[in-house]
Amino acid sequence: MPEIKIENRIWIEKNGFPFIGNGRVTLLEYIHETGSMTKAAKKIGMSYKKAWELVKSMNAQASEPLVIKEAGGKNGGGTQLTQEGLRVITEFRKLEEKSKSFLVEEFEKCCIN
Amino acid sequence: MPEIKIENRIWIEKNGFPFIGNGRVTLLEYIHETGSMTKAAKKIGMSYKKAWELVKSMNAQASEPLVIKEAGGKNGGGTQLTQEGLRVITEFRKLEEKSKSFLVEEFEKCCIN
DNA sequence: ATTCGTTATGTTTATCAAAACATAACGCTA
DNA sequence: TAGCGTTATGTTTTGATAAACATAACGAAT
Repeated sequence: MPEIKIENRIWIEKNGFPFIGNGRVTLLEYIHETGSMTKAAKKIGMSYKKAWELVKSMNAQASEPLVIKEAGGKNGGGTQLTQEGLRVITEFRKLEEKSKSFLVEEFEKCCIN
Repeated sequence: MPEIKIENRIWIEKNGFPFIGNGRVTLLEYIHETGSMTKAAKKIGMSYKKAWELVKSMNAQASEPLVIKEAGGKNGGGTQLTQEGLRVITEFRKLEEKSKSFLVEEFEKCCIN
């Protein structure tokens, strides 16, 4: 029996440029978990450079920084999420979940198969 | 003042493979408008081969054909949508619209900026 | 001063999807 | 039979994106 399902992606743009989306939020989550961009990128399987560019983009667009980075010092430095960064994760994941369950309900009503 | 907005994409998968999405439905719409895969592809700015592959994929996965193609004959042939094809367009566009407006409402509640 | 593990950035290479190109087949018409 | 505009399909080329590689800078600790 064929498995049919509906999927969706949501993202936030600022001035037409990508600001917050699933990939970026996942990166934030791993940074929060590891305290390091290097470790987070490795866990995700993303190049450090890519992760750095994404974080740079998010911080530049946000009204206040989402992450704070330190190069050098004890343990070489590291990266921490701000309160705002944590809030963005929560809010975005909630939005994702709500829109997905709404969509699934609607999809069950209409019959495409 | 920075313009912030939320976007979304929805699509339907069958057995894990893409079945119906915005690009495919747009193609169906242009085929309906022009009566020809060649003309539809040209209008969209898509290669004929790509359009042909998408149509092949959709027809193969759907429970009944979405388009009917004829090669040769008067005017060289052409491609027509079936009733099911037309229905899929309508249903999908409705789903898109509903999920988008739901999402926009939810986004206005949460304050990411 | 040296070491260490980070962040910071530029340069090169690889990957892969899309486009471009090339032909064949089809079937009506003249 | 030749011509036409279409569908059908394989092959080659391109282009955009990500990965890989290479190096520098940073700052605390020893």
